Amino acid sequence: MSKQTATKVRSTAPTATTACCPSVLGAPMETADAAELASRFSALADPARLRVLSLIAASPEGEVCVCDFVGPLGKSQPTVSHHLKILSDAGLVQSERRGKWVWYSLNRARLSELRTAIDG
Amino acid sequence: MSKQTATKVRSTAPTATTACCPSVLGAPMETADAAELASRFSALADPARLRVLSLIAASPEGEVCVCDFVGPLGKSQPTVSHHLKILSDAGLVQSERRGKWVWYSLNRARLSELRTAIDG
DNA sequence: CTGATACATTGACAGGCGTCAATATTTAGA
DNA sequence: TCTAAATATTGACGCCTGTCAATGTATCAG
Repeated sequence: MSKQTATKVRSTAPTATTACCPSVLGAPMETADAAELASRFSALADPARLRVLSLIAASPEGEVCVCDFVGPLGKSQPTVSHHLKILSDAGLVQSERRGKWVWYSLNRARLSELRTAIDG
Repeated sequence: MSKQTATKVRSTAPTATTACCPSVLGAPMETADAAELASRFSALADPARLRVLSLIAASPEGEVCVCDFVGPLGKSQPTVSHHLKILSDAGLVQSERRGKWVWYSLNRARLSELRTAIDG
């Protein structure tokens, strides 16, 4: 605790990771858990990617073709692919190739995990 | 929609912002809403800041002195202050000066807003 | 096989972010 | 008022990220 110390004492409760995934507001987080969670929240920390998720969620079929992201997002096709890859790597979306097109859909379980990670 | 177009058609449901705050999985997000939400998620996109929130949540009194972050986080005092400012600017924590010390506590309402923003 | 379309990858660039040392500010106590 | 302690701010640095143009890859139509 170095030289500086206040009157109150930090909790030293045992570090326990939640069943499925680390929780921010539960027990004190391990450094590794924090790093992993942070990288997942990083996937949500961009306007274009949030709009990607939103567009998929708003789609009646629950899936959107890559070509239908480009216009609404106002970004180049490579940039859109870049964002889709980040969301895919984070496990928040999944893709399926059908013919020339690639369709992206939400992974609601992974999104739900992120939500419960900030449960109080 | 440029030159490329798939068989299925995007939903053009009316853009309606939720009562309190934009929701990712509700109606299609406006660009401005997406930008604001993204900036809030950015506050969660760092391991040190997640551990700050976790340390506060794990504290019995619900508040932690700045000096008690420095050791556990393993970062310099200016770096800790920097992260606290980011969390504070995002409205996720609030500070109160008492004597020489500054105590930080969670703003659970704002955290809850972020949680509901990814509600399905 | 050839050409066109849809998507992914690469390379390059500018801007933002995390980090620390140094310094400034605020507060309490002597 | 002077000194020490706690916190915030500034400046500088390297790294990461979002962006696009150019190119590569895959699929279909002919």
